[in-house]
Amino acid sequence: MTAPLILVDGSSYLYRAFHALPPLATRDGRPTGAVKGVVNMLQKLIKTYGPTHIAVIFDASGPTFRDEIFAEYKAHRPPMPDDLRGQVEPLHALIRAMGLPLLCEKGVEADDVIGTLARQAAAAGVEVLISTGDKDIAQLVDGHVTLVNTMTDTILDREGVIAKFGVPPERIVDYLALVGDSVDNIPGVPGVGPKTAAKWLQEYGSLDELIAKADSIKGKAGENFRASQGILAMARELATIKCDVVLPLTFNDLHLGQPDHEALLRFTEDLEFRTWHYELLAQAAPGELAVAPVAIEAQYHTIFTEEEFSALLERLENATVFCVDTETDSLDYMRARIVGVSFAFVAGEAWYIPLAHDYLGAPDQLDRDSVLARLKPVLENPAIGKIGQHLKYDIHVLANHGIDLKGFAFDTMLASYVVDATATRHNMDDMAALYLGVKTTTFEEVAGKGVKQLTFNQVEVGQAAHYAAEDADITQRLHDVLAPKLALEPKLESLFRDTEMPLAPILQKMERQGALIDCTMLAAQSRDLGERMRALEQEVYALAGQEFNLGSPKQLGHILYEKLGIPAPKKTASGQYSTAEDVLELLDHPLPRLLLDHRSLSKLKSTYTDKLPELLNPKTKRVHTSYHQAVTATGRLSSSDPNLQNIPIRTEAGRRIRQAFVAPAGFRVLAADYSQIELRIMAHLSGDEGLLEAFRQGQDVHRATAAEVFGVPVDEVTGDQRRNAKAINFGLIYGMSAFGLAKQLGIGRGEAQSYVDMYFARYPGVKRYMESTRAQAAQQGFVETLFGRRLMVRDINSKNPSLRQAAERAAINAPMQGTAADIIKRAMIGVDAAIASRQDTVRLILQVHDELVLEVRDDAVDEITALVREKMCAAASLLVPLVVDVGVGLNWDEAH
DNA sequence: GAGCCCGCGTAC
DNA sequence: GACGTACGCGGGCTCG
Repeated sequence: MTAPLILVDGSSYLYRAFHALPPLATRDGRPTGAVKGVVNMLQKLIKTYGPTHIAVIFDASGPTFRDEIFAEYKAHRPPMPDDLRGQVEPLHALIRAMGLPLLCEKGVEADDVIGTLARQAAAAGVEVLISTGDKDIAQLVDGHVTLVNTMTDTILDREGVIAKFGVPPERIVDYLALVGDSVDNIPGVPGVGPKTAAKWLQEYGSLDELIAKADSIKGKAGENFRASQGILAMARELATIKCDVVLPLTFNDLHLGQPDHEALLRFTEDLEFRTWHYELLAQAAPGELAVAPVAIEAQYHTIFTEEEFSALLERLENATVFCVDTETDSLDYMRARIVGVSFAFVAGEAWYIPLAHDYLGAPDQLDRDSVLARLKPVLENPAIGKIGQHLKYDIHVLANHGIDLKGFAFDTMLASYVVDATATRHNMDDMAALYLGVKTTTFEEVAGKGVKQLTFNQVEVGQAAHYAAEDADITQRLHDVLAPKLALEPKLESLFRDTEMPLAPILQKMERQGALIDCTMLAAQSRDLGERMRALEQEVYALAGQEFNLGSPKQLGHILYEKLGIPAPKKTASGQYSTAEDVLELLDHPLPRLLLDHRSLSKLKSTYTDKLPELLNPKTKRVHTSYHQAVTATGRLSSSDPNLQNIPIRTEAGRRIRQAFVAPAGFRVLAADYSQIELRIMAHLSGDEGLLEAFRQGQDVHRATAAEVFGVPVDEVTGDQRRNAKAINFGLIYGMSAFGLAKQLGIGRGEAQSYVDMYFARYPGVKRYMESTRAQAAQQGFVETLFGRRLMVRDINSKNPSLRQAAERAAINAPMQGTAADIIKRAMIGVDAAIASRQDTVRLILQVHDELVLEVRDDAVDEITALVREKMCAAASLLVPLVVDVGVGLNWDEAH
């Protein structure tokens, strides 16, 4: 049921909330329970009925016209209790801040204002819903006016009034005059209650008729009635709601306005309505609060003594959850040593324990090892929850000191990422600015920058304490904002709780385990690559007639297009001559081929064969990548230092690099990758029967596509046709146009367009899916993965066609790439659960988007192959099977 | 010399 | 302009 106009009897609810609800007060003793009750009721009302117009009406203080009619009117009513009176003003302010019109007319009661507005609206044919707990208002009910008691969830229309009172709305005043009202001190007829009043009115029709036939009424009640006749007219007048009050506005002016967000934030903070306050913070559009970040006020403590530490420790031991943050002397998680630890329990207060500041003149600090030894049981207690920002790093750091952090409860970085991956970078400074409107102390501000940047142990303790305690405090505050944001979105909450949070410690284990590299092999490859590059350089110089830097696109452009006079097919966005691979391949000259060969060798050498050995950890003899869980726009992981997700595979020289990723003695490398996962997801999401069928029959999907697009039997598809179909399939996943396909395949645009047309004719479900995804993105500004990950799409409605089309391509790709990311994350959780207790036998090493790489002891290879396949296949249930290819070998290349 | 952007190339 | 998501290299520019 919806109503375009809702009139709320604010006074009625204020009293009822005050008496009915348990008292509630701020910490400094100001009562707030009635305010809370009325606000809850209003919110419920708006949410339930979605009115366009609304007003909240209160009784004004001072006498009304009824006092003139009857001096004793409401004479017995006690004065408003102080605890209630103090809530009136805050309630009014809050209601106005909510954007709700508020009326409070002197000389009349709220009922009269409500009656006047209701009659106005009803006369104009507008449906009116009156929200009240007061029975008197039943007299206003008619074909356009309905009552609702929001506290008891009952609705009264005309039939309801008759059912409840035994008389229709137009007889309610008669009824009230007979029954009286002890609260308002309206006398009524002694001995006549609801039953008798209703019976009489049903029998006689009205009070006037009743008076006319007073003599015929029998019994004691009849006597009382006759004795009371003198006051009945007045009682009826008192009970009659005045519907012609002169008001400064009409029902049409009562628009439900926009809430004043900032005022509401202030009020909810002042009145300590925490849940609502957090909801408001959560509803804030990204950036809305970041207009003018301000420094925060908070109480930070630095712990130097045993006594202080013991007190804090006791609090930690008794907490159900707390914020923790470690400060260290290195960003390299394998080398980092703890310099200090900070904690917080609620926003606004935090503690820092300096433990290893060692600059000249640093104050005495508690002993690191003994403090950590005493913290260890709390940190390892899974029943005590830990909130942190990027806790994966802290888990590493604590592991460096022999502490195995448990009770991983809430990572603010992951929460922010799930809420909106692209609203901000998910570091604390940016998150604080966005979500809290707070300017945090940056690491640079306390440690300096550039070559002179200090490590944290060299930072002065006072500054360090402020920075570090603030980190814990801000983490707490971010939690307080982000937790309700997630709570409002069950799918995102589940993604956070059931996927991202459990994944973080798994990534931590993978990072810590590291990948074993054969450096001797890489060194030999570097030498070989260097020699081949030098040979190519000499050939290029001979062709160019001079020496130049082959790695410089600028110099190369000069040589090719000016000195050698080769016509330039294309320039880059910034006006340079393009020397990209696809451009150089078009040129009719021997130099570009040599140059491209040189480039690919140079890439392999500088990025991989030279670099990987530099990143080898000398203690573990392995490379420990960092997986970033809150970076990509689609939910994929990324990897850096080194990036192990772009190790070459396509060329022979590239594969040799993979051969350097070896298994330790007694182990094998096991690589398990999803076959065509994004195309399978496209089949699932689009529901296209043709595509579904191809996968269900276990066909080679590119071959099947080629057969459809080129109209040949499956077993007559040529290699070229299959290659073209493969390009079409991938192009579709990326939202590619016919132009892009033409470029990719080196064919004409018309021909490419005919391929695309034929594809969509054969797979109409895919075409529909692409269109509906585009439309969904344009309409709601985001698309979703199968598991509810929300991927925001900017520029989708941009007037700039280039920006808009790029956004459309991203929108088309995102659900497929993102769903694949969700699936492998779920698979990793499943695989980890199955192998976690067998670290000696099998470990996860790498994730490369659709592939998991493990180290498996020789004797367990068959068993683990089956197990990994099972867990990966079970990670999602699609309309097509998930197929996992598993390979095993002595190195990563062999495992493919 | 540090820091940043650009062009390019590797992966999925 | 035209294929999505990443990271990282070397060149070369800007700034101090």
